[in-house]
Amino acid sequence: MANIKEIARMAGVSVTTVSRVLNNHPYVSEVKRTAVLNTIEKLNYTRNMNAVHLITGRTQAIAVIIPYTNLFYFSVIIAGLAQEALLAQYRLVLCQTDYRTEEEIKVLEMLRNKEIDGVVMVSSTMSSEAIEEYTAYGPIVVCQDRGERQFSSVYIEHYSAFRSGLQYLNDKGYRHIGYCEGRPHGSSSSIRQIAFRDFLEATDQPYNDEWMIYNCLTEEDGARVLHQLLQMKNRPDALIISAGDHIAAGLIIEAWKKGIRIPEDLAVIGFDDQPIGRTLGLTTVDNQLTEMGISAFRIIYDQIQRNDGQPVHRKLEYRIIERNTV
Amino acid sequence: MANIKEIARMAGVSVTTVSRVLNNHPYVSEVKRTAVLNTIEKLNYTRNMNAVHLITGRTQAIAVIIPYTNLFYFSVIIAGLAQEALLAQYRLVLCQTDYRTEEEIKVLEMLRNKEIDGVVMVSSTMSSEAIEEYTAYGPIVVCQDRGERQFSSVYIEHYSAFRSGLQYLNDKGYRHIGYCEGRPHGSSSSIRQIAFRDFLEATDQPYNDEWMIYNCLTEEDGARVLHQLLQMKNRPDALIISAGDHIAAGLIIEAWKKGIRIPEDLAVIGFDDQPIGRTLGLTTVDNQLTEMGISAFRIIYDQIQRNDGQPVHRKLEYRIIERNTV
DNA sequence: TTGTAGGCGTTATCAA
DNA sequence: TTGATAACGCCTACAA
Repeated sequence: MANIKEIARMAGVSVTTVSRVLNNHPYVSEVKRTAVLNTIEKLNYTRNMNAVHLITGRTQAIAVIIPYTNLFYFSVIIAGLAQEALLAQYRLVLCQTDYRTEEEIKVLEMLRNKEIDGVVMVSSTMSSEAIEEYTAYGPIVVCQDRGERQFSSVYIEHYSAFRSGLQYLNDKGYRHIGYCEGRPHGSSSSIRQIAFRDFLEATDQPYNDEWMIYNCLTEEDGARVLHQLLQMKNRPDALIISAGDHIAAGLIIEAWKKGIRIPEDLAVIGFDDQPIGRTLGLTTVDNQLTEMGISAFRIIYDQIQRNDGQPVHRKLEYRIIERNTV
Repeated sequence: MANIKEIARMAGVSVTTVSRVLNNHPYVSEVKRTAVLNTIEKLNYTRNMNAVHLITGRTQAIAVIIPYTNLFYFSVIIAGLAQEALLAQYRLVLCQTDYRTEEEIKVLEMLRNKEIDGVVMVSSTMSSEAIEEYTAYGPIVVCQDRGERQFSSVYIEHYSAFRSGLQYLNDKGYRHIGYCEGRPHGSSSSIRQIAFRDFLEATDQPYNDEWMIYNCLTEEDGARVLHQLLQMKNRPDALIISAGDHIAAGLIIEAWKKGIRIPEDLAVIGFDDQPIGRTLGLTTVDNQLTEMGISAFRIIYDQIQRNDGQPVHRKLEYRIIERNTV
């Protein structure tokens, strides 16, 4: 493959001039510019970007750490990131880590290696301290609320979003609220549990361990939960489902099969505003996933461009979408 | 940042020896190896991978051309690709092209640029001839059936899969079959239309233009289709929905709301075996999406390793999953 | 088993 | 406006 030297020789100019043409630098006469462009055309030349990356110290690429790509929640964030990356002519290196810490570390090592210019950690198992050790090598954005750390963050306040959902149920008159949580040790599950307890306390309701259901992650789990409820002597009159509308969908479909009326027999509020929820008329808390991806990219892009290490912390707004399952 | 030269000087060895240690080459005495490893540790050294990429001409990365990342169909293929890439220690550069040809070309140019070692085109708007021009620069795998081309492919036979679905409905006694297609000009939509016509002809059924419905892409489209059916004087007794179970889900949910019984009043068969379909008991054609991602990666990986330009064409099997909407 | 030296293909520096 | 030359950081003949 032809290289810049060959182009220079054939066009009768120096390599510097070729480089200037390649990078649209000023101070190149039209004559030489066209001469260079012609030989580039003739030799079917393209730059070897690895050489460019080596000398500039930049790769125009960022990595995304994400546990799964085929879950709605994550896939929407990726879509937002990818959309902005396309606009900015940046590459997105997708690292599906399955929540494995050693894989997350490998990605951060890519930052040290100079393979990428920054890292977006959509969901991470690493401690904030461990992440901070890598901020020396380039900008890092985490899509979780971890407080005022040395790395940037984009997040929604899970405490507040969850309490809003609970308050909404309360305002509609429900006084026996059950709660379906996703991963029991997920990063925001403990904060939601605190929110739940606080809410019960504030509204003078007793805590009922039976109404606290863990490991609700799939449509099938949603259906399972409905059966669990049917077994109970003392049933909740409303359910808040934190890990996504698809779980609520599974539950609602099963409820229809069993003749349980929604919301008369059981009110349901979900999270994420998924398409299937729209179809079902599911009331939900929209937590702006596309916006999260977009913001994460913009923040990291800004920091790369300005070479600015100052961490940014952006809080996103959630909103309740009222439909007819509450 | 420290470089290999500095490590060599501090460890009292040559850069070659350091390089050998770095790459686990033989012929390094234990004494020198530990000396090198110690100074690497001491100086907190890592390789600059861009220099490695430059000199080796490889980047351990492949690009994925995909129109959207947050559609079930695509997200599952990505997950399969990502899973295998992780195992092989390869990077996945995700290029969400929104079906824009100029963006697809930019990705193929990355192959010329040596930024990546190969390209997986999950769905492309480019002509096979245009793609073939890039096979000179590295392996390309297309997840579409384009015949025996110069690039590799992984595919399911849409003609045959679709006819199987139709035949299944026919075998179950349905004689008035309607058809919901996705993008009217999608790569496989014309082949399915041929399959549809062939099927009607083979079973001596007339073609009814009213039962051919285009642009069914979302859950809402599915619901819309149900309303369309309700308007018809002459309704089909079965429906085949090619662009995914989520559309069938939208239709089924709307049918429940309207009191239309499935399958008594209307049988439905979908595609993709999505979780929401499992929940609804939807009969579907599983077209092995995860397997498609896995295969695509393995093929391209093999070709990169063996530096072998011989295109491979792998046909995947589909299978009908019988549940209770037919 | 070890080291020297050349090369990968670009951009940056500085002088002209 | 142009060009010679020095980086960038690594791998790899080839020689010892």
